[in-house]
Amino acid sequence: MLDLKTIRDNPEAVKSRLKRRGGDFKELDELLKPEEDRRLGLQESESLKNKKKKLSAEVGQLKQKGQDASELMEEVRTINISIKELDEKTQAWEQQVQEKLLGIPNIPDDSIPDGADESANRVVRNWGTKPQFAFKPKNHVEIGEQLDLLDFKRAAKISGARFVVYKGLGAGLLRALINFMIDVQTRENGYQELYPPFLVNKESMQGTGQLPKFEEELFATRNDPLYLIPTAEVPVTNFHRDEILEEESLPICYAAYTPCFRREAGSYGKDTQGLIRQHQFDKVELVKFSRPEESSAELDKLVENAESILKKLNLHYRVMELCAGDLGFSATKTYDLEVWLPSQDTYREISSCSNFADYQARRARIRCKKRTGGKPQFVHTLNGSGLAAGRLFVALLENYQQEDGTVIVPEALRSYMHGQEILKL
RNA sequence: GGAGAGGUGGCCGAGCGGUUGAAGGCGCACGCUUGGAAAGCGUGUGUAGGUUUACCCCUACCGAGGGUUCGAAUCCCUCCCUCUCCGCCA
Repeated sequence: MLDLKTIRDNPEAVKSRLKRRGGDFKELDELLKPEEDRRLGLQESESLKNKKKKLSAEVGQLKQKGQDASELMEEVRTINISIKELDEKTQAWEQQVQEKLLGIPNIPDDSIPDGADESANRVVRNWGTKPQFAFKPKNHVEIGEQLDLLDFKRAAKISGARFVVYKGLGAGLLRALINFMIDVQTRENGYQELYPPFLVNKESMQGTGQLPKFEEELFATRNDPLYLIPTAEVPVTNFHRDEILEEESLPICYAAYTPCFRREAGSYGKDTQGLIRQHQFDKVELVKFSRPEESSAELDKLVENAESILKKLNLHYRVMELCAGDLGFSATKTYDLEVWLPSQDTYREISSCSNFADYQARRARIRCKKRTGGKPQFVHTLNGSGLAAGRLFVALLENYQQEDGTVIVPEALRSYMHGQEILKL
């Protein structure tokens, strides 16, 4: 969330910077009045509490001397009634303010382009070249089913639409991809591996911004107040929730493999075929906690770390810088990696790397203590996919397919597949 | 799931219901001391909110939330977490 003081001091300035996202941000105006009430109520309540404290101390002294204190006791009782009333009101105001505050997205970074939607996103760079085929390339569903790597029908039977069973070499390839990515990120790119829970509580979902605004996107459990994670970002960022980190320990870099669970509400009809948009998919996520002044540079590194996987697999891709209107709710700046998919003759997102600045850190209360002293300040959090395994699987099948229907295993992966060089029936 | 024990500041560890934000110790920072270091001595050392140019001051926080009381870290209730034993289980 944004800093309440900043909003209070200059709501119009905040609003005009938010406007680049599009939308009206009425929450911002709506919280000003209850915030004002809250502060006045708080001041009054605190001065009453001060009075109460002093009187109570006097009661103690009188009683020790064996004197009568019933008059003072009665006075405190009266004060207590006022305090209770005031506190109830103040709490209600505070809750209103919090609700509004949680509904306001992060401010777009000044450096990112204007624009209303993805058409205004900027291509930062390209890597590699499109593979040339002497035949009409098939899509991953055809390839996967013909080679008996994927089974969508039976997955629908046991779970429903938007699920898949990876089978045989397909399951092996998926595992290989996950291990390969974890190894690259931990051994070459300096991340520490974390293997977190896949079910988390409400506080965690609120810490990273999934709740309260995006509840309909989450799977929840019926008998316990737990949610299935939509990304490892949630457990890993919340790993340091309510903590004050040592400045020298920053940046802290974690890589975590988890499955991700998303309801995909509101995406009916979109990408209904294949692995592109599933309710459950696998991902290696990169998460960083950085000093505020270094987060911009750390984002650049994060993007490169994600890219390194695609380079090693020799997959053609491009890096996009998202415009203000296409930015996610909590992000201040985002780069997407888009991999080339020959069957669709287009690029598809395979990684999204964002700087959240202090937005998540404030929600989750993750701070760092300055070596030089002074108040702890909020760290900056960043994360990005490194990469989404399901979509990487798609890219491999499609880009490495051959005319005879088989698929070549990229060299970097072979040691993860017991030397397997080719996927065939 | 059942029985028991416990959750206090960066860490350890005290804390008859009354001025305790919290003794003491460790750690850390600064200063003195020293040729230098150690030891020693001295001072300081939580977070959030309100107010303030700043200092100060005020309020809250001793797992969380309620309650009793003029007054709660200390009493009561609920919940969470940790540990030990039993049961169950991959």
